[in-house]
Amino acid sequence: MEPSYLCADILKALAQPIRLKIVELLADGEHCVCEIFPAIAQEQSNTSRHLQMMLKSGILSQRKEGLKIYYSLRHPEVLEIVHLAETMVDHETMRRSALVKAKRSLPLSR
Amino acid sequence: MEPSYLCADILKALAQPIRLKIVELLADGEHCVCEIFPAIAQEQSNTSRHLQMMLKSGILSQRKEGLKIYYSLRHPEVLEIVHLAETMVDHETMRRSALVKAKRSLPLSR
DNA sequence: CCACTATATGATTATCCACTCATACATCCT
DNA sequence: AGGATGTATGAGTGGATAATCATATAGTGG
Repeated sequence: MEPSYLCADILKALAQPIRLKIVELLADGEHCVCEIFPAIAQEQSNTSRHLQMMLKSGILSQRKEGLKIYYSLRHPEVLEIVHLAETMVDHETMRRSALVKAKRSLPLSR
Repeated sequence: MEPSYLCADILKALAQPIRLKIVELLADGEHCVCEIFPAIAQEQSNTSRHLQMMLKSGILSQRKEGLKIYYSLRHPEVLEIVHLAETMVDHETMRRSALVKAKRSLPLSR
């Protein structure tokens, strides 16, 4: 019940490529499982497990309509987090390519 | 090399209670391993592994000074991400306690 | 009731993670 | 050089995670 564990659980729910794709898919609103799993090219069962995992960690919510179950993002913060992480990836990518370039002219520097 | 993998790696580097503690410790500036591992009550070797992991994922940087190696946060976005996750934990905690309260007066609702 | 569709879950497997202990490596001091 | 300190890493272990296949559950329509 310690806060750092809960916080880590939320981040863990986002720290997986397939789950990130699901989050990006849900960025424009709710979708049901039968829409999600073809869109991310995964098996239905695997998709369902990832959705359950995110639901339990509190970042998704569920809405049932007939046979279908629609999932959606519960907190706008999730998208902000993903966006910040993408910003960091961009910075890192630029930094690394700059390092490679620098190494070509100034070998053995760190 | 796909972007969603890199993004997931960054989030994975934050999605662990001990690493979150390290990040919070580094929020006020650089610290060396010998300061960090007693502060988070972990073995030196385990602490070092977590630091290496975060270094490789790109969220930390290293500075050597004599025997000591000082680690620091490379991107301010990391703190923003942790802060957003904490905000979500607060919202979830409030929601859940509200649900419990509601259940006591209106049992069997969802 | 039966067939059909949508979703969840048990069981299994392979892989990854966190941790520990011991040890190596690097740097400093005398 | 030798001892002390700070950090990293190899090897081993137990436990978590992700994926798959098969099956169960639940709602829908004939």
